[in-house]
Amino acid sequence: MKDILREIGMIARALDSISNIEFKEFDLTKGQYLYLVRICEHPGIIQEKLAGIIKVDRTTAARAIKKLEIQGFIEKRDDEDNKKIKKLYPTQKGMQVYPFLKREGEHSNKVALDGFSEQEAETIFHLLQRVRKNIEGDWESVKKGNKRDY
Amino acid sequence: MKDILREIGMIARALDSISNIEFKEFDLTKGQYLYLVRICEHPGIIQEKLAGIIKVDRTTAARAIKKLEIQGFIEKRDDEDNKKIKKLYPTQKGMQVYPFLKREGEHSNKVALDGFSEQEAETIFHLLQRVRKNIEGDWESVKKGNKRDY
DNA sequence: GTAATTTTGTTGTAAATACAACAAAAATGT
DNA sequence: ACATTTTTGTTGTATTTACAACAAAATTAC
Repeated sequence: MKDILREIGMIARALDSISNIEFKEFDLTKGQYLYLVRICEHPGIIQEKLAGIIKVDRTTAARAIKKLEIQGFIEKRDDEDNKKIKKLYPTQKGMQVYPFLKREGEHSNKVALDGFSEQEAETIFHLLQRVRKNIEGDWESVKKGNKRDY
Repeated sequence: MKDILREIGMIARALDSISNIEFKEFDLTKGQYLYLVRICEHPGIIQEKLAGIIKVDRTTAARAIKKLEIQGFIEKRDDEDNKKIKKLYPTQKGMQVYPFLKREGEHSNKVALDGFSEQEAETIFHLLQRVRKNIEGDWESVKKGNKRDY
């Protein structure tokens, strides 16, 4: 069976590396763009869900988000019904940078899919979605301390 | 155009996270498995090339490799013709863990491709290779300090 | 042949990442 | 209704990661 994991790892590290360098311009340090983009697209999302979407440790997300708040890119708001959760919203400052983050992502996407037909782009997208769904369960399980058998 | 970058990022972080947890058993800390696997498969490779293959910063690779050496998983050997480079080789200890790392990778790959036909697995592999080649140039360029226009 | 550039490797420093452990609110079970 | 478990968030600590700056060998340019 073909080893797709390494290709995925290489691509992910390369693109993440590029983004981190490019977003320094907006005073965003390593990883922060991941959270900010999602908060802009899902205003009101809570930290725990965000960590789950991004696939990063809860405590890592907590600190990244705290920093975004201190820097004024986002704000935490208490929920009326649930005293435990804190909903996350972009501030004006956050919304102002969002278009640049989006543009950069679109550019990288275009570079990544250079030479792809519409049909091929469609295909890889759907296949990747299936892969992602396939591994989500293992990730959650292993994070909780369960062991995989193999 | 479909956003494949996020899917790739999610998959990569999830699988890396799983691997890091599972390889603690062998006293491998975060990221180390990446280097060790490649050194086992490309004995004699030098640090600089390894960083390029993995797509990680040169100095990050340097420290990860130094630690692998201290722990006795690999060894650095001087080259006779070139006094600058140091070739990397797995030690017996390194070669002993390699099969476990390989097995884990194969398992994750299998999980990732669950429900895929042989043809589909083949397809995603080739499409991913093309993506990887597409972005390699940008990565090297941006790492060297060049700016992308978009 | 030698000057300029590139390659390869290292170290100082700052920051992100993740594990462990804790706390409190909420949801669930009985 | 209350006890138990799960969810959500935080903080202490150790480690990885990466940028900047440096050094030395090798390669390239002239």
